[in-house]
Amino acid sequence: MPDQMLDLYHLLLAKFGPQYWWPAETEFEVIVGALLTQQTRWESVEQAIANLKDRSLLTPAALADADQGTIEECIRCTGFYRQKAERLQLLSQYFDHNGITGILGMPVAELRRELLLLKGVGPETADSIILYAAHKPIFVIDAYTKRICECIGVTGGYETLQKHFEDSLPRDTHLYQEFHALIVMYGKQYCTRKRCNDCIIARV
DNA sequence: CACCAGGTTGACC
DNA sequence: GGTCAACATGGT
Repeated sequence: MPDQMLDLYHLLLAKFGPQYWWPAETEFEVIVGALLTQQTRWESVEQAIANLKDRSLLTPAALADADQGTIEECIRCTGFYRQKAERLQLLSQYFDHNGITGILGMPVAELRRELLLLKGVGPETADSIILYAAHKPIFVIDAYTKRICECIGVTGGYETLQKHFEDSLPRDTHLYQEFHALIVMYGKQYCTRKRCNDCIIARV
């Protein structure tokens, strides 16, 4: 199957339509959302983001100086709220001190290394920030992507799967953004840990 | 009531 | 290198 991944993309696009990810008003909002959405429903993240906006805390400078307890209150609904509050503040201090534009403007490889040094930023969060805040082409691998890859016989760790997608697709930021969004939409509906309903993937 | 969500970390093989 | 509990709230 030469164009297996591209076929899958078109299948999902036909089924769900364009997703226009990531839903956010600013690049920093993308970054905050990427941290908060770890192991959490997006609806909870939206609530937390709204709470932060209500208190005018959704900027690197404001969050960097905010009271830890206040941050915890705002993001409690996203779970793991104590460690997320601490990590959110550390991340905000990093972006505040170094300048968000300058950081996001770094070359991809360097940017990824920098992001991975931050506490609470692993491969998926770093790549989400690069793809949706820095608008640079890197493929995000999440839990749904791993499950779907198993369905079509593609196995391996994070970087292996990432390379598989990137080697199979045109290096296009918009394509990567939409494909990952479509995978999440599909996964939410059809693929949880224990069930894989009406799998349209296996036929690709 | 049990299971799950757009992961990451540190400990331990 | 890989695996695993801990982290914690809210929805189904």
